[in-house]
Amino acid sequence: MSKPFYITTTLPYVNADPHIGFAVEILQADVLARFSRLEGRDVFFNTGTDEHGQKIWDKAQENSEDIQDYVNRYTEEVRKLKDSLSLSTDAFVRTTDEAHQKAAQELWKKCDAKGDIEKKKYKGLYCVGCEKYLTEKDLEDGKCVFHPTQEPQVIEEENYFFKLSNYQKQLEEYLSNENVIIPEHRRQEAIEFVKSGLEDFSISREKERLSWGVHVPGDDTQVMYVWFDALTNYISTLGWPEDKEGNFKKFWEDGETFQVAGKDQVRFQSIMWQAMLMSADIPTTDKVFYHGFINSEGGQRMSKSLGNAISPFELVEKYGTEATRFLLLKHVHPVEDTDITWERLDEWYTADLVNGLGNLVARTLTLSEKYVHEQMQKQNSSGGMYDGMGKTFRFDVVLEHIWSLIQGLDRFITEEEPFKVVKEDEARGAELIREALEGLYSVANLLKPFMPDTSEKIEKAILENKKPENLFPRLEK
RNA sequence: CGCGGAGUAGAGGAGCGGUACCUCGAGAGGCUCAUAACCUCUAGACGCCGGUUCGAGUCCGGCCUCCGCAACCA
Repeated sequence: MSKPFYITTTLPYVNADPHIGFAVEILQADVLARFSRLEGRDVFFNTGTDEHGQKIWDKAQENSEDIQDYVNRYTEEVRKLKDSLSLSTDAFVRTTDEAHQKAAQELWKKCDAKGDIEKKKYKGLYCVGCEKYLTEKDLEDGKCVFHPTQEPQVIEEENYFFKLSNYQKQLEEYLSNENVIIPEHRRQEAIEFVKSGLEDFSISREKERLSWGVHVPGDDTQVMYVWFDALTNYISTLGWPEDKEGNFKKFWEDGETFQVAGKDQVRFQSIMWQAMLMSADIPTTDKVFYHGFINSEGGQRMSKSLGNAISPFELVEKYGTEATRFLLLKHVHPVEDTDITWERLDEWYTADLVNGLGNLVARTLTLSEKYVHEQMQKQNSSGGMYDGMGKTFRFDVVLEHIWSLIQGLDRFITEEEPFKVVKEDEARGAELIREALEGLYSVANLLKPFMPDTSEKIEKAILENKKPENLFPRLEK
């Protein structure tokens, strides 16, 4: 019997509406979750929202909105994705949940008890204009890009640091396992990063400067730095540390753990988070899968300000839930960046769904309704078509295979001409139609994790021998 | 010389030493069961410059362009 399967996305930061990139991430996770359930495994599928930190605080201030109202509002937007995209998530964790905050504090205590947390002075360049520390990206000629006339101040504050350097060796060992990161070149990246030497990182902020965060246990003057808090969600969602329902033991300790994240997350998910787990004597993550980014025409970053953003909700509105799932899984490269435009989406929708699947269902069922008189048997197999899925995670390739079956069925009907045969030899014609129908049934089965509703509709149509409504209506010109 | 990737027909992907493949789009035929759908055929490509080799998208060196990361933004 296969182990229980735990899968989680990263938690989107609630300083903007849900991004199409996150939609891709959660769809990839959803397919794997559904796929694993079909294999008979126990699955726990987690997502949620990351709600603390400077940026969110700033955003709420900007809108002069109560911070709690602000995060509630955006969290609702993320929640809506569940229905919009037909997600089969089992949990939705918010980093502002009380249980989560307690877990973050507990994890802190564990790391502290291990001797991996210490208070040190943090020295950084601070921009008075921005009222925040500057990162390398914010700097140009040693000045803040937004306030080039002001000289950045070197200021110091006392913060807690996590002794990442204590885990150099263990991390190298962890990363030496080739199963731990997909794709392989991201693993190389992680290995190189660790090899180049690890610095301890600050995991708290002075409350005076930023109060929107989880309180540091035993120190009223500090709050946790966002992602120490945020990363904890992967286990707090399972009920760690009390584990009253046993989910932590079942899924994290005894199960197989899988995280999905963006390609910019390697350092956080595969290094820092893993070191935190090591520190707390909790098993590390079995596998982290890093997807690419969605860009606009010419690899341009999608953003509201550029006016080229495409939101997941807009996609669903135009193409419907099932088609949106299909488009983002078939035409987005799982690990490389993908450019998306409305023109391309329209083209893919029409070619694959309207002319492809939708039309095949229509022509096949029209024939069978008329000439096939026996009941079709229920079918369950999905064959070896998924071989690539659990290994390479090439959702696009798996769908490509399914679409070649669709093409094959179209060809079969054209070449065998059951619609003609039936006029001379009805039995023989019906036989051919049945054959096509069986092929279509296999397609429906294979489609299950990708397009659950469509799969069901096709199955129902076949079993009832009744042509369904248009599955994918043609786009209006 | 900071680290790790990527550059293949109009578009998106495979191929990683031996006649360059698939999908969409375009053009030409065919069919009529079907959502003016479907089938067949055709045209069209390996970022640039060197090198290794009988033979290179495929290996090596250099260059150009793009993307993550470069540690307190997430």
